[in-house]
Amino acid sequence: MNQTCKVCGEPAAGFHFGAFTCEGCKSFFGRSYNNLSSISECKNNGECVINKKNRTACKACRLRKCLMVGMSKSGSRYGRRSNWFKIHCLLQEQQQQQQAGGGGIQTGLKPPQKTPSPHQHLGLGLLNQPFGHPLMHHITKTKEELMLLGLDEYKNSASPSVSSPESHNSDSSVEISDARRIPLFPGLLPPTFLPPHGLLFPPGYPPLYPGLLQPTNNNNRLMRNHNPGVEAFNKRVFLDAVLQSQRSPTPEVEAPPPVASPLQEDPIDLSMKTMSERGSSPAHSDRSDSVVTEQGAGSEADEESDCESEKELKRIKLVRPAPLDLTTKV
Amino acid sequence: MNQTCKVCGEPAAGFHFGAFTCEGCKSFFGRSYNNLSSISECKNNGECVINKKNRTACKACRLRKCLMVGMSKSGSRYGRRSNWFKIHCLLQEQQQQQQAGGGGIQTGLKPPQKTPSPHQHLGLGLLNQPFGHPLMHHITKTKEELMLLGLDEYKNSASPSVSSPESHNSDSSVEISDARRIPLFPGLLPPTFLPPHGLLFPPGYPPLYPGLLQPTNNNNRLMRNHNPGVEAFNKRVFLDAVLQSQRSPTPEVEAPPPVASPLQEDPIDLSMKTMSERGSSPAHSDRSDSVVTEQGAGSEADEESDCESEKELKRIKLVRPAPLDLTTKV
DNA sequence: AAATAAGGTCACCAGGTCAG
DNA sequence: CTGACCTGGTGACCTTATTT
Ligand SMILES: [Zn+2]
Ligand SMILES: [Zn+2]
Ligand SMILES: [Zn+2]
Ligand SMILES: [Zn+2]
Repeated sequence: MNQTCKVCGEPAAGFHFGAFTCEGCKSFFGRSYNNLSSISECKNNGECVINKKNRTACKACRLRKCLMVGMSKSGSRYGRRSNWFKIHCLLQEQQQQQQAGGGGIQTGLKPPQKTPSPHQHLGLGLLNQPFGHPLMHHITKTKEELMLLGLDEYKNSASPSVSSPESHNSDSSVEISDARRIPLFPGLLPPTFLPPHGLLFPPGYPPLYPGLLQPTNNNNRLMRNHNPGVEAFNKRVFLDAVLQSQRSPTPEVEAPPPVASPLQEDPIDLSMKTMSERGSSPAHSDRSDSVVTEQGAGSEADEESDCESEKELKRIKLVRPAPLDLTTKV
Repeated sequence: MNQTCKVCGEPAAGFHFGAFTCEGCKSFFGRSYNNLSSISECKNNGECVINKKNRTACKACRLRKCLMVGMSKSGSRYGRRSNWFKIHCLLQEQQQQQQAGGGGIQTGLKPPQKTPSPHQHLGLGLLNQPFGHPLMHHITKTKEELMLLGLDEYKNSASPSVSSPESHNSDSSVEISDARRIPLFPGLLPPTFLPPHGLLFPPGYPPLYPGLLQPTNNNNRLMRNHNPGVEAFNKRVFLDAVLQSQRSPTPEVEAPPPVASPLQEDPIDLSMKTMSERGSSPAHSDRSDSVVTEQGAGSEADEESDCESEKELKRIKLVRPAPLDLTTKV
């Protein structure tokens, strides 16, 4: 997909620990997470701007940046990604480009939404409220702070992660995620991805969020079946449409009426199992979520397209999403 | 890989601060960089020719040479080198050998390509335009000049670095080496490296040059898939092939249909990332980086270029193979 | 089966050491 | 000062696990 590392800007190798990152930042985060003590304080008052060239110069700031962009051990996920995720990435990219035109680089927090409905990823927990976030302030300059933050993060984040959307809106919760609040960080994407709500999609179409409220996969599936017309839509179609639109760039992007209210968004994890679970900590977690699998439903058909579409995607730039329908499975 | 120190000519210990150098020159540069005041002016009007035996005789000239060959604190890179880099080194070596037979060293400008396409490395920034380079003139003889240049270098070099191939052919330069003339610097290599176009690779296979025109990785991937035969190729395999050929020196390397047009060639950068990936932006510039969080900025940096490219490679799937190992150290 | 991320491995480098 | 040697990382590549 040609994403860039959200931490240092070099081409991303993939989505790691909750954010698109390069191999280096991925490894760095993985190592640092388990060894915060190795990180010395920033000599620059915690204000280093991380880029490709200087990323190794200040570990404290590099780690801070990782957390800022939403990286989290608990937010990780394995496996193939649905086309929705890819679509989202494309759309986001488009928006950024457009915005870029308007302004400079986007600074940290982007206002609310870029894409119709941003979803956050659990990992984001940390991220979402960059500064508001409880952990955030920890992530300042001292080593101690980094440690604290790093440590807690794990625990907390994990549990809540998945589950309830609303899990906590309150920030009080620990540090974890508040991700939800922030609409999106520019490059952040949820480990798993939900289709945007409302927007372009026909009502009811997009799969619901994972664990939350929704009906469940089966329902989705059924619904689709019942409505033949809808069936035709699938991610692939949507994706293609997006691509198409890119080719023939249209003027504006529409900002569709954001259907989904931010609120709900909590969006959640979609990941199937969180790392926390897998590993060590057995279970700890709660997680009701367990279940959440992403829509299991659609699985099948959809996937295939990945590759192709991806490639296409790359080449084309997107302009605006086409209004298509979506039915597909998710 | 048996490279020689670009500063003094003795066998290089590795790629340090942007150039292949011996331990001594590496340490010298590292020390001097942080202590320019310790360097006294050249007694020989700044014209000392540095070699293994006299390298310690004139610090000013040794440092100058370091800068001339592209050394820079910002040009350093960590980690393992991509196999493409190794491949490039091998090919370069082969060519040199071949040419050696024909003539002497290659003089400066070799037309466009020796290897399919030489790339420069960013570090070279300094180098590329030896005299044209802003810093270059600083590097003359006085201590003061050295200091200035050393300091600024960082900033400037980055940007220009990459660029144009043809940079300058002129040689007026001083005594120094003429390295610049040489199309490829014998030993210089970009920190990262892009695979040569054309050459041995199946069409379409090798990643294209950075920013230029190319299609994108995905394409590559797809292509491979579609063409089973091609799939087999991967860096490792390629590398093996190169090595093999060396053993049994084959006449020429075949020059397969150069896919890439010279145009782009500018070869360059190689630095790490290719532009293409980054954004397409042909120009470097860009900065896509999105996220700049924090601070906004100030500092900045953009320097881009450094290193990268290796990433594309990755995307390709490796089959693995392996016969030889390329892993050995370079 | 394919995609794709976490982790592991270890080639490689900036820095620090210290005998010369 | 110099530069061979060591140390602590870094990150490219590979393996394993998970999800689609
Ligand atoms: Zn990075
Ligand atoms: Zn810092
Ligand atoms: Zn040397
Ligand atoms: Zn001199």
